[in-house]
Amino acid sequence: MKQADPVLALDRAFELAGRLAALMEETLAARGLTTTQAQVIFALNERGPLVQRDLSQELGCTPRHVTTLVDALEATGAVSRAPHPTDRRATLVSLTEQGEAAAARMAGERQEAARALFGHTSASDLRGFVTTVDGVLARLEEFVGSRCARDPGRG
Amino acid sequence: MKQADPVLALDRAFELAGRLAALMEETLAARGLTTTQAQVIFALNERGPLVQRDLSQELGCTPRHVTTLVDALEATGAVSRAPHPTDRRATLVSLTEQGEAAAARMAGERQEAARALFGHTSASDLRGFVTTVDGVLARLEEFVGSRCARDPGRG
DNA sequence: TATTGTTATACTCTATAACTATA
DNA sequence: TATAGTTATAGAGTATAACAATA
Repeated sequence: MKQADPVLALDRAFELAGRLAALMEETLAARGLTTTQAQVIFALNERGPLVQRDLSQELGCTPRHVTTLVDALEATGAVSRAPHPTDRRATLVSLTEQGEAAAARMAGERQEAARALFGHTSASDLRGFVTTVDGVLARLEEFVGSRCARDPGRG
Repeated sequence: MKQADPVLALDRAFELAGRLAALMEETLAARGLTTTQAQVIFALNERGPLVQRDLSQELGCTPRHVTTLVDALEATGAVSRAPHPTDRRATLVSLTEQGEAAAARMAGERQEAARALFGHTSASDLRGFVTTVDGVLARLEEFVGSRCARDPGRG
């Protein structure tokens, strides 16, 4: 019998997490993209051209890693580098037309996936799901915060 | 205003997925464990001693990788290797007392996290969440199946 | 001949450190 | 002196291929 058990809910959340991550990874891999490379395209599509330093903040990775990511995306023609207009140290990374097309396609796939996965869920269940997840995300922040207070030096 | 939008729900699901994965990874790293190494301990705790070949099936990784994982866990004293009683090719991997303690501690942490994250969610919201996720997981299987039919050669 | 586990090797993702050019 | 990006290097996680011992 199915109980209303927090542990059951957490297990389902982890199950969903794993499957979604796998789905995303496979979908992107079919387009020759890493999850992190896709994040670059997403960030540039959201925020416009960015300096590599800003990209590293956006992605939460090292500036050195941004070099690798942009190298790869430039090689496939998804992004281009250009000198920064005023700061000659900096490099401005922009989506190419092809990169914008990739961003648009990814947005479409997101909608397709959303319809496939949540399209048959009733409006009230959908709202309930979002509300519950929002609550869990808020508690997650508290939980991580309290753990960091107990165990300093970790994230 | 918050709509009942499938795309919003999917975005929240991805957000939760990322945070949960990070939480798990950090928690395990603090114990010196990889996610996959923890899976080994979990599998042995659930199913009892296993031959390495069975572990590779359970984890969905190569037999070679199991060697690496068991090497690491054996080095820290969490598991031990023993000859298989009847098949002299095979190696039986078991949890040590220390490994069982680790499994028990991880189970406790799972309950702690479940209470922290879902403990304040009402029983009916909890049931709704589990039901919705179960539905989404079912559609996910269909969705992945249909994609594989369109795009053979990709698991 | 098929299977279990291993040695040897390599690839991907990401990080740290040292260096160059510019600010 | 500080900052943006790079070259050089390293480490973790995982894979494929060839091989030994056993079935």
